[in-house]
Amino acid sequence: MAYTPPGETRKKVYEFVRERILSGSPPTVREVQRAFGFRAVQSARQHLEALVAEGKLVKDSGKARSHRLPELGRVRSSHLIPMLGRVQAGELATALQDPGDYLLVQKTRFDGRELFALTVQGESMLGAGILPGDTVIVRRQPAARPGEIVVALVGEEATVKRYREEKGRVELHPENDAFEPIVPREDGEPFSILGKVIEVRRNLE
Amino acid sequence: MAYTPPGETRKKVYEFVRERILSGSPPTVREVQRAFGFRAVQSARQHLEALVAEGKLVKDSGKARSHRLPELGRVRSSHLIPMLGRVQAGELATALQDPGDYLLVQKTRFDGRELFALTVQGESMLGAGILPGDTVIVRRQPAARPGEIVVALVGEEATVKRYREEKGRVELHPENDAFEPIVPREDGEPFSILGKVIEVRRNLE
DNA sequence: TGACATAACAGACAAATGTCTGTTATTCTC
DNA sequence: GAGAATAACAGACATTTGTCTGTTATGTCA
Repeated sequence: MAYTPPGETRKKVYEFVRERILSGSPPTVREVQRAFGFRAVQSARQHLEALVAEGKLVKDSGKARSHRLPELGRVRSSHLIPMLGRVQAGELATALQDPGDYLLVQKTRFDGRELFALTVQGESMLGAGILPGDTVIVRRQPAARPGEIVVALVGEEATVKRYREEKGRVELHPENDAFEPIVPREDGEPFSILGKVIEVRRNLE
Repeated sequence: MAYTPPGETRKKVYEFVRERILSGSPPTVREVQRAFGFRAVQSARQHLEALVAEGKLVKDSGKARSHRLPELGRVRSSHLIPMLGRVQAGELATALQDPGDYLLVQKTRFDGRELFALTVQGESMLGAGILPGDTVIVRRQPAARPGEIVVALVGEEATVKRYREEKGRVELHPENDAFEPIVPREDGEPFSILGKVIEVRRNLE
């Protein structure tokens, strides 16, 4: 590769490596070499070492494909979480094993295992700014605190509602006057909290 | 490692590898070996090969750390985009240069350079399910089509509104009865479309 | 011009990693 | 108990990948 102005190629190497890391395949030194047409491995290596020295990358010495983005609090670690379609009773475990799609999230406080995503079906949460088609990201937990928005399994389907406790009784409140609160029955109809909604996303493209 | 019932260890190996892939560090064969206490590399390898044969994993033969989840091919194009706070007139270029934070998005159709994120300030878009504090992801473009939600610079501040054209005239409509449509004045008050809102995100933690 | 810094090159070695051949152990079924 | 299927082991080899030493080219600046 011909001589380039100082810093120019370095920046491109950084962008290349960053993209590769974010896309799940950190490159080897020689892959960087090939990507830029360097005739020597060392050329790629110098750039990578410089980037590590600058703090723009971190590396586990000796390991293959071990370049990572430093977790400076801003660029957090990312997880791919399973994205489910309609969830029916009893299917959750299965659906989590073999999801149709994945969603990329950046959450430091949680393990990828605890999170999943769900597409909202009805209009019952319009008042909370949750529209049909929105994607909710859910942290799995068996209980919730009043006021939190949860995903619950009532009867056969998963539903998104606001969790409340009235007179010591659990209630799931919609945020839309056209819907009625759900009061879990005592007659044994399946009822369980799947988790708490920690993020809402809406695509407008 | 002692003999285990057929399929049992296989499942655990799959879960281990899956976690590692999702967290961005696909394991080497020997890392799997160590993780399970196998005394032979081949033990780990047999499980991995079987998982590939079952279609639960895919692998690039000969490459290091090349196990992937099969469904992941398409999902994984992600970008870090600059996240801006309040945007004032003329500041956009500067703010994009030195953003306070970054947001991770997965958009295949766009280059990371064309996107930025913004925190919504007021309640004028409540009706569209956009609440104060929500983050909007914006694709930079100088124009929009009627019906699209845009970020526009009106006077000194950036604002999120729905773009409309009434009688050949541009109007920016809030979705909240308490607010009035904005009609760009002819008197030279700065007005420009910064871009189109392509995604809305809300954190509920 | 000459010292200096950075970029790029050349060729090799060492470590990590993937792959291979063959063997033994455990469980199930007939 | 014999045979089949799966799990686990042993030890090696081949390839990939990281690392090293030294050299040449290009641009900057006093």
